[in-house]
Amino acid sequence: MSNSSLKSIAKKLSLSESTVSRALNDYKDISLSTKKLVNETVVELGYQPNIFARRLASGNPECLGFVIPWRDGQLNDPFLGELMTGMSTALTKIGWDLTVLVAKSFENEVELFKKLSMSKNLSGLIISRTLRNDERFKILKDLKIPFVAHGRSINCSTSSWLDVDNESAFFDMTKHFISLGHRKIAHICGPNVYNFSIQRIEGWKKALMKSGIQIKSEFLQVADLSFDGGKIAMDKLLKLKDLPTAVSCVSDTVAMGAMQSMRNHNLSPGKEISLMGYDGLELGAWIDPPLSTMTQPIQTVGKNLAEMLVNLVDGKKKPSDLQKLVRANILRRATDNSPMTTS
Amino acid sequence: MSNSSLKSIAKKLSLSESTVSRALNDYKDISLSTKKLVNETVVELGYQPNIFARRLASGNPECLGFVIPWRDGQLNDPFLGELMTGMSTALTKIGWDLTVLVAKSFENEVELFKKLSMSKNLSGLIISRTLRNDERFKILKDLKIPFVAHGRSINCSTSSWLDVDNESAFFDMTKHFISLGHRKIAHICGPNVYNFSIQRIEGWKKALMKSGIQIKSEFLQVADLSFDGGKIAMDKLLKLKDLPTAVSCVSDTVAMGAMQSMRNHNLSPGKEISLMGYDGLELGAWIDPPLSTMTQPIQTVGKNLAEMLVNLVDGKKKPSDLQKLVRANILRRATDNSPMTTS
DNA sequence: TTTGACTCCGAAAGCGTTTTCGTCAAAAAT
DNA sequence: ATTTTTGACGAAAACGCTTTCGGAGTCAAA
Repeated sequence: MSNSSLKSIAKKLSLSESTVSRALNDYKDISLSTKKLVNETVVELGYQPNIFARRLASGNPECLGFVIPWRDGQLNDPFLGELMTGMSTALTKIGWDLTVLVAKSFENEVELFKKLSMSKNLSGLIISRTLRNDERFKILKDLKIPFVAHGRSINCSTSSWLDVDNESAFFDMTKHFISLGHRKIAHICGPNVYNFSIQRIEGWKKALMKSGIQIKSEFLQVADLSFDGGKIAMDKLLKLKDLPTAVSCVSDTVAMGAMQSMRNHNLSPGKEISLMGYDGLELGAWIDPPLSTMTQPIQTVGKNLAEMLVNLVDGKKKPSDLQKLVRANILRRATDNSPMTTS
Repeated sequence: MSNSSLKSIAKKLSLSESTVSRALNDYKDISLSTKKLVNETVVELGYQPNIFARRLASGNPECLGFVIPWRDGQLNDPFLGELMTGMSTALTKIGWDLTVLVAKSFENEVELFKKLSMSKNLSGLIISRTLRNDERFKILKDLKIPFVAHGRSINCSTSSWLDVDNESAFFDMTKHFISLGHRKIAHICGPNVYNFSIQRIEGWKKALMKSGIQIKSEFLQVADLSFDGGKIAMDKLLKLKDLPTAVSCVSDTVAMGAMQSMRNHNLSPGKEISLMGYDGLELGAWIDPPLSTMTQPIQTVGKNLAEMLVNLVDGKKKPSDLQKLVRANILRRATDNSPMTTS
């Protein structure tokens, strides 16, 4: 049963434990024939290595940590499950584990990092919710903890990260509005502590410029990344004498707040004013009218994050060689339409 | 730095490693004075035990697994993050870890269990999304894997579980409708493979009976646990000659589908027909009108689940002694009102 | 025949804890 | 004064694996 160890396999095959171990770890000084033998008896006995013994002996924890993005007692990441599913599936494939960590504040998180750097319990870390100027990059580098970030930062050129191409996404979104005939396109952006806020603004701007549309500063409203934030921002937009005909929102949540604001002003989203969110939240399809948005393949992202970190830990790659940009795709539902001719 | 081990502490204090170890583990054959000394040098040197060595030697993985409820390629648990945060905080307090597992199908999950029972990598398991007749209870018991379930099942009397008091919740919800003046109260329930579906129906029924309201079978509609499911169920309800004035929905998602259906029939949720959801999804506040619902303290639930399992693993309690019911609370937003007098 | 290279494997020393058992002095009981 | 008990600690064997090193055997080249 569970009492199958290296020893039992060795005894059964009249080999030494070390040979069996090296056979399993695919050392090149073991003949193919014995490797085959060993592998056969492994399945026969249902052998499962004791990972703690292995990790103790090898010094490799074979275990990745994911820092749950928890801030201000608020946690609103509908993707968390899918992201972690992606990570976990990638890791179980190679026998590694994924353990979760929570940091309730920035200080708490730094403290966590320090502890981790002492107790070498984790091979590496995956962090998310990166800020525009995220100190964690430097801290982790100084502590020599291998990590990959979900999202970029100003000072991430020598680190490993995976991010959505925010600029392209909002470039595409804005272009899409333009192709629908819109000229007056506003953007509700997020707080500029987040790097993606800046990038998304950039995408919006570039699309307008490329089409020769002048950028009006009052068409750019910054909002908290929340329902209320979106509502307030749209309220301001609706106070303008010259209203936009389309609004690109930094997130679905914000877009839903914006829709609320429109309803309060007796405007129908997708009619007088088109709008799009970003994130591809499923619940966007549940409201009336269903919210157009942009999606990214979250699960693949999780898988990639894990694989990148493994490569980093194994020393196969340098951090700066592990940087990846994924693209988001437009998901049309009902709030992106051509402008009303009457306007 | 990180090279502080038991040995370094022992050397510094001229003690043996074993004494230091036992001092740290609070053995009673160590004098208080040396315990104090040891603890002081521990903080001085910033000692962090090597958990792999400890786990290997002690035979206790000190590590709990959480099976991510993944089914049919669908994962829609907005609570996942909060739940896991609760678990993780409870565990880090005692130096244990939380690792996540994903099972993409039932067979996959059973296979996972079997592997786990051989390789003693995990001290125990937390499972969720329990079915009315959930085979996992028996399987895990047979494999002698300690576990606690988030949610009950038919055959869970000898197991450890934590669940919301679904019956009370829907009893309360229905009573609430009644106190608002409603008499014609329908219920959209979930598929009866889920235990909570049955329990929620029960709560609804009992409240009606207690108030002497006759239960009309056409007022009970079963729906898939999805937006579309809710929409379809409400469509059926609206075909009735004698319409209900209130509808209690098995989940917020379903309730939102029901709202969609009402809009399609030119009815305003909370006006002609009141309705309530269940889960306390934040997004329920983002729609128009905001959805009334019921909430539970998810993070506390996560914490409890972890603590229960630890007690189970430590052998301090029997599974049947670890069963806990938590209550859900009404969260009034805008869709629960008194019936219209005209009707 | 010697030398060298190459292939394959075993011996053994770790990895850093825990835990059992034995020891020895001092305190308590006889 | 002798025995028994108690308190406090050290020695040492695990736990199950990895990894380095060396050695035996084979084969071809010198």
